[in-house]
Amino acid sequence: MNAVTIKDVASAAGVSVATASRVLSGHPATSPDSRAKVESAAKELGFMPNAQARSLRSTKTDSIALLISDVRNPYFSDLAHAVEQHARAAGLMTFIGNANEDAAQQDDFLATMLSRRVDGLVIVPQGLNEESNQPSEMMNRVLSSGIPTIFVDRALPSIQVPAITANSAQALDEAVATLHSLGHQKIAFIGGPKHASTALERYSAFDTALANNGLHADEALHFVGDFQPASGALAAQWLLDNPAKPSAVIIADAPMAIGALRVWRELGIRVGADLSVITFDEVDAMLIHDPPIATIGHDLSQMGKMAVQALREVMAGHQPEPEELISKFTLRPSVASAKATQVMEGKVRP
Amino acid sequence: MNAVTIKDVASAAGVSVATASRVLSGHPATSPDSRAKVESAAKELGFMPNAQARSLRSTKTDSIALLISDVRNPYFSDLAHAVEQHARAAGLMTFIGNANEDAAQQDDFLATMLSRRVDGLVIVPQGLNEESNQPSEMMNRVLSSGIPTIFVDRALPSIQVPAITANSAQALDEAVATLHSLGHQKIAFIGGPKHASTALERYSAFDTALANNGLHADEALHFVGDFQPASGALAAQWLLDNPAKPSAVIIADAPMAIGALRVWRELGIRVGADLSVITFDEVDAMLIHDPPIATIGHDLSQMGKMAVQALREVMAGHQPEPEELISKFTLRPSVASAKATQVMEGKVRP
DNA sequence: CTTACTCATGTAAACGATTCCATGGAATCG
DNA sequence: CGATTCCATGGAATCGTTTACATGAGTAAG
Repeated sequence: MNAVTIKDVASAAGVSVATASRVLSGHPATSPDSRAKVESAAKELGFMPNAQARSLRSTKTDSIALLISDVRNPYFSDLAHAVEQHARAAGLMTFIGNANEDAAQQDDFLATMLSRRVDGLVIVPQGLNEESNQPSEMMNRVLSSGIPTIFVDRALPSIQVPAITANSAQALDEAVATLHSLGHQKIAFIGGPKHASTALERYSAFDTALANNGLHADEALHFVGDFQPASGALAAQWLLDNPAKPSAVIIADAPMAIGALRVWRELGIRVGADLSVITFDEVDAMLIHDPPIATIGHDLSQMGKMAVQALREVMAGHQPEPEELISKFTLRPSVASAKATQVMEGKVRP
Repeated sequence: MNAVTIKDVASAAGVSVATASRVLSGHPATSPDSRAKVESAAKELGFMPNAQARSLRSTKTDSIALLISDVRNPYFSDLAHAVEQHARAAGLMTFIGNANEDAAQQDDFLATMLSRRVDGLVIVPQGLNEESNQPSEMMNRVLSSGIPTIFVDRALPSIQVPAITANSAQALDEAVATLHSLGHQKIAFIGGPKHASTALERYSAFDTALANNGLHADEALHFVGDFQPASGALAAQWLLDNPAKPSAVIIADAPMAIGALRVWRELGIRVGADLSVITFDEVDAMLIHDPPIATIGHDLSQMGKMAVQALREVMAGHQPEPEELISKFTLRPSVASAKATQVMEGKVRP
């Protein structure tokens, strides 16, 4: 392997390891002479410092961890990319971990990162345990360990950690108002699991939006999914079978939307004609869809930037304020007037 | 922070650090008695071993690195997910790095991983330097360092490293034959940059496929893109302006397809009617598209599995054979008979 | 010319684990 | 019963760096 150590460099340069170390890590107290000798020796030998030895002594690793639920979800891969780019600009390496919406994998990743002594943690929290209503044991350990941590996208209400979240109440309101003004009376909502903070907020923001627009909120119009494509597919069928015959639907994330859209297409339901659709997460797949899907979303690059900024604040010993991005509603042709929808009733349901 | 070390555990348990270490790392020579004492002490104190100290001494990190070009490309995020899951099953942590199709970022990531002494490397190589026709300096260092490495998805012809690749010649042939049988005479190809091995192979496999089907290969029907959405958008326009008036097109990756499809939709070109489209990479976005896009693709989960297997072989000191997955062509409604296309000529170009 | 101060350098002690080696007690065997 | 083997244990060396401290040369001030 790479058996060349700083000792080799030092002796090749004819100086002590201390001097070599000082030169290589940019310590000011070095003479131009030894600087030259050490640098050329290092280059000559192809010296590559051992990061573990270095951070064992210096107790910093210049790295952070990002815990998301799934890289395959375009929302999170966009976020991961943004976080990584901004961290990189600050000289920090980012470790990306998948929780797969699974508490065990989340804890596993956190344990590994704690062991590796990363300098900070950006977490999209998976929510509290459903029975105990507590954070997982490993999450507690992270929090009590004092390692700089921030939450992004979601927050855990009971836990005192700076968070960067998105507020979509206003956008949802706008979306519902738009649907209402187009004549839609029955609007369904395909939401996330009840243990995720974002999911809960969206259910209640949706109901509030209905109320604001003089519409009747009704549990029967909520579908409780799990943010994954398969549950979107189930929801698609549920919607068609729903006795209230909703003419419009709002979906709480992109993967569920992808699952649902596929089912509707296969069944011949014409989105934007038979059914009006609005989805959270402004990702590519929604824009190339024919017709393009109206979305409620926010700037992920911005969110990543704010997350890294906030984390660096914490790392510097400060206590940044929680910040909220305001989501934006973008109308697109997947939304049509309710008239068109009535046609569907006769067509797809005999 | 987490100031509890193995020393604390040892003294709490009333044994030496050596014994504590043996218990905690599962060494057989330990008595049930001390095992019990050490384990309970460790749990009590919330001991979390310092990974750097451990691997500094033991020279293994139980981690591998995966270098891809972009997490936001669904093809690669699917691959990353597969690699990660299989590595995880083998007790290995995966570090995912983005090259952003950029040699500098690639080298940066490799340097960091070399410093961190990962046990192995799975690389989607970015291709040789365009001027020197050589691998980058850092890549050379990786190769000469002797660290177990395999290539996945792409290969570098001149370099002797086990690779898991996909062969799409057969699928391309089938795709072209299908188009030809539907009456298409002019088929365009939107390819990748000339320095990527996969890109080159696909150009020539495409031309071979044309020849096999009695069609004339023509440079003027090649568009040289860069695998990114923006170049797909350019290609979309190029195709419409192409004097040969192609009635069908094959696109060499999903991001370019996404870029192109969006442009065509905005211009009112009806895919599957005005224009027949086949794309590489069987990703979600192609399946929810209306109409669904015919694809040439392979099983990424399988590819990830083979990559991890091959890497573990190398890590064990063996020399695995290079393996090739055979890509599959899947016909979908984005492909129609050439008749429909002739209609477009009148319609979209006055 | 002495004193004080700066500055580059080297020596050696950390950092927190693993692991080689020596030790001594218990168990086994002839 | 003495010799041999086995096995759990602790002491100490080790991995490759950084860094506190001591040193000695050079310089500026008095």
